[in-house]
Amino acid sequence: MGGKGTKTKEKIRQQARRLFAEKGFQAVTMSDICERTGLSRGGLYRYYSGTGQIFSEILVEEYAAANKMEGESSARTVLEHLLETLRTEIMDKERSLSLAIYEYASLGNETFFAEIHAGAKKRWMHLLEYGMKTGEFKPVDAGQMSELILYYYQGLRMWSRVIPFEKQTAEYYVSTIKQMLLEE
Amino acid sequence: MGGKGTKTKEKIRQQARRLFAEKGFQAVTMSDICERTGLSRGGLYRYYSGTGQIFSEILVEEYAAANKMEGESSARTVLEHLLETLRTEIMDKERSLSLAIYEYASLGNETFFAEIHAGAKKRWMHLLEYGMKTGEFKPVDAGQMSELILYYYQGLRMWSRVIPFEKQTAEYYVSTIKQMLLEE
DNA sequence: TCAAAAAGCGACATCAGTGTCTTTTTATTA
DNA sequence: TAATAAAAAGACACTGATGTCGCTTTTTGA
Repeated sequence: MGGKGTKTKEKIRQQARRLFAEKGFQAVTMSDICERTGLSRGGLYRYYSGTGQIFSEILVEEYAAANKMEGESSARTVLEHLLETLRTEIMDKERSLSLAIYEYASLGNETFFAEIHAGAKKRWMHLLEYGMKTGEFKPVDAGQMSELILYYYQGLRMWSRVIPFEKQTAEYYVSTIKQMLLEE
Repeated sequence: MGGKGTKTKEKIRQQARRLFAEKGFQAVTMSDICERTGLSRGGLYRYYSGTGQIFSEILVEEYAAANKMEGESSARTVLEHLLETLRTEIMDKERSLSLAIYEYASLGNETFFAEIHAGAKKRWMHLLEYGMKTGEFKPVDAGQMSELILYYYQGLRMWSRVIPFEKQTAEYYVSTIKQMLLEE
C-alpha cells in the first residue's frame, strides 16, 4: 500500500510540523512549506489544498500515537510510564505544537479539541480511580486531580516555548504529581 | 492632563483589547480595529502605527494593574485575596488575552515575557516563604509550588477559551492550592 | 467670528500570500 | 523506445491587508 505520492506527503507533513512548532499556526504559509520541502507552489497544492488540511492531518497522526499506550500493569507502573513520557515531551520544546494547536482551535475548531481534552481527562480519571481502588494511590478527588495534571502540563508546554527554561521545571512537574498520588 | 486625543486612544485600546481576546494577536488587523472603533484607516494610523504598538500598550496597562496589589496583611489573607482575583479572572474567559500574549511573545518578544513570568514567580515565592515562616502555610518547596500555581493557571486560561467550561474548574484551581498550603 | 490646528476621511500604490492553469519534466510500462 | 500518465514547475490573476498622503471637517481660542 501507499503509492508513490505517500513519500512526498510524508515529507511535507514532517517539514510542516517543524514550521508549526516554530511559528505557530497562522504564521506558517504555503510558501514557507514550499521553501522547506523544496517543492513549488503548484507541486505542493497537488497534495494539500491549504495549511489547515496539513495541520489537521498532523494532529490526527499525533493523537493516534498518544492513544496507543495503556497495558495491563499496575496503576503505579502506568503512572510512572506516563509521567516519564510527559517529562521527555516537556524537555524538547522545539517539537511542541501547543501554540499552533491553540491558534487552530480558536479559529473555529473548538469541538475537535474539546473531544481530545475530554478524552484525556477521562483516561486520567480512570487511572486515578483504579489506582485508588487498588490502594496504590492516596485518596484524591479524581476530577480535580485530572484537571490539575492536564492544565499544569498545558501551561508548562506553552510557556516553555517562550521563556528561558529552568532546569528543574520538568522534574517539578513529575514530582509534584507523584507527591500527590504516592506515599513516600 | 491628557489632551483631546487621549479619549480616542483609550477607546481604541479598549476595542482592540476585545478583539485580541476574541481572535488572538495575529488574526486582528488594523481594519478590524477601524471597524470596531468607527474610525477610518487614516484616522486610526494617526494614533497607532500598527497592531503591535497597540497590543504592547495594552499589556503595559494590564501588568501595571496586576502589580499594584500587596498590602500588610497575614500571608493567609493575601493568599485568599490573590486566589479570589484569579478565580474571577478565570471565570470571564471573554476577557482572556492568553492566546494573544503567547502569539505575540513567540513573535520575537520573548524577553519581555520572561521578565513578567520571573516577576510573578518571585512574588509567589516570597509569599510562600513568608507564610511558611509565620507557620500559616504547610511546609512546601516554594519554587516547585510557585511553578505549579503559575503553570496550572496558564493552562487553565488557555484551554478555557476553547473548550466547554466545566463549572467547577475555577473552584478546583482555588481549592487545590488551598489544600496544598493550608491545614483543613 | 474666523483663522489655525487637530482630528478624521478615503483613495492610492504596494506587498505578500492565495489558488489555478498550462507547460515541462520525469517515471512507467506496453 | 515511444506513448502515456504522474509529478513538478512557475506564471497569472486575485485578494486582503498595509501604510501614506492630500483633502475635508471639526474644534479651539484669540
